[in-house]
Amino acid sequence: MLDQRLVRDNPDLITRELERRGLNVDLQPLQKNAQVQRSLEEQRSTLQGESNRIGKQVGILIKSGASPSSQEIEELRREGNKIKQKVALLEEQEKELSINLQKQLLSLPNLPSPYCPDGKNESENKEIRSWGTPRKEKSLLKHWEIADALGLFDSERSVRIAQSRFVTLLNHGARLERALINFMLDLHTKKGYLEVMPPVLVNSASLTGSGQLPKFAEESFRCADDDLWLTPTAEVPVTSLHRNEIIPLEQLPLRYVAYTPCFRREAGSYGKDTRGLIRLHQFNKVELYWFVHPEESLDAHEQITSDAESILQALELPYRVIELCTGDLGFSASRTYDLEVWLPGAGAFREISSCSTCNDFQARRSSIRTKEGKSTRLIHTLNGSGLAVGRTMAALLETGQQSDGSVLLPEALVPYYGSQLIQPQ
RNA sequence: GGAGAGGUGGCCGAGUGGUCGAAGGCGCAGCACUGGAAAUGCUGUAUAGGGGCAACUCUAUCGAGGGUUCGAAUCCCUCCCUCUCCGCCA
Repeated sequence: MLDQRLVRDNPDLITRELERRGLNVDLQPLQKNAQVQRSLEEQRSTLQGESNRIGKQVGILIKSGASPSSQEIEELRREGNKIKQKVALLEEQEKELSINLQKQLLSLPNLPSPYCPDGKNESENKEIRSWGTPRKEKSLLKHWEIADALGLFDSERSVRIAQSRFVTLLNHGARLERALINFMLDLHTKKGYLEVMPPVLVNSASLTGSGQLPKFAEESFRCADDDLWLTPTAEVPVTSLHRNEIIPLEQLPLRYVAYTPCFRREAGSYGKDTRGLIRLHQFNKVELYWFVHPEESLDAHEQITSDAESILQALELPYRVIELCTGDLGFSASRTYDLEVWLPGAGAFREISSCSTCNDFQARRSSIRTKEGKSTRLIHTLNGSGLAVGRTMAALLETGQQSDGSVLLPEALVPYYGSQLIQPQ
């Protein structure tokens, strides 16, 4: 959420910055609303002050022995009632305005960072660096072809269980998934991340706090009878871990790593990536999340990205780092690096991690602050996948595929998977 | 799911209509005492939004939302949550 004061005092700046995202937002009505709301609030609180004084005076009179039906008190009662009516009227107008205002504010995306390169869409994203040498032989298999032959997962039967875009991991596939999760968690916790396993059903306040609501309700699965949703990413519960908190300065930065399944409706991507592990309604992800002092977020962003990269490097998976341009930024992000892993079978780079700094956007929505001297200050939040597990498996299969149909895994996985080779039964 | 109890400041805990943002204690910070510390004493110690250069000041907040009243932490209604016992259950 954007700062309401900024809306009031400098709407042009917001308009200008949102234009960088390709949005055309007229903030004049919003600014007007914010100003009117403040003036109503001013009037109301002045009146309320008068009313409070009357109430106190009656109290004093009665305590000093005046009869409750004395003329003086009757007079004060009448006066109090008059004020009460005025206050009620103002309150009604103010409430309607601020509900409206809040709704509009919650629908505006974050402003792009000054470092975020301008651009219309993903075609204008910038490659920052790359790592490793992609396999580019002809006739390499796609991961689902390799997996089919090895019996690693079953998509068709999963339709029986749920619907399309679900998989059941089988045998070595299930084992590899488990190995990857442990491998990633271990690597990150060794670097000082605190491991958490949060609820994957989250309430709407949590989704609002991290930016998924109100705008992206159609992207998440909802439990019809409760105010609960299946989390689309661990970013949601982990943000809310500290919602409405003041975190002592000396505790920052807080760095969490969370493994959770993630659930997404993938509305609007019919026909895209219908096979394999790339785009599922349910997938596993290990997520990195930082709560940092506002002045640390720039460095933290580099660090969280590099922590995500370290998994790809340990798994010997070639990748490149892309900086998203303003037009491709996610709703809550002010700056984002995507890690794209090379999929030899597909012959393409695919996103496997997205590392974003949200500055104070989520912190304001979730009211997460720290204390500096006498005043409180919103902290900054960052998140990054470290990594999407299913896509990691896809990359491992395609990258390690051998001509005999087996798959050679990176050495780092041996202690976790138990072998360096996945072989046909 | 059934029965009961309860939600007050960082924590404990008083407060059942009247200058209550809320006694007291603990914790924390500063000061005093000390060679230093402990103990002791004094002072301070919530958040948000307005106004003021500032000292400061106004408003709101006692789980949430409504209501009664000149006045609500206190009374009434609805909801949420927590705890205990029973049942069920991984």
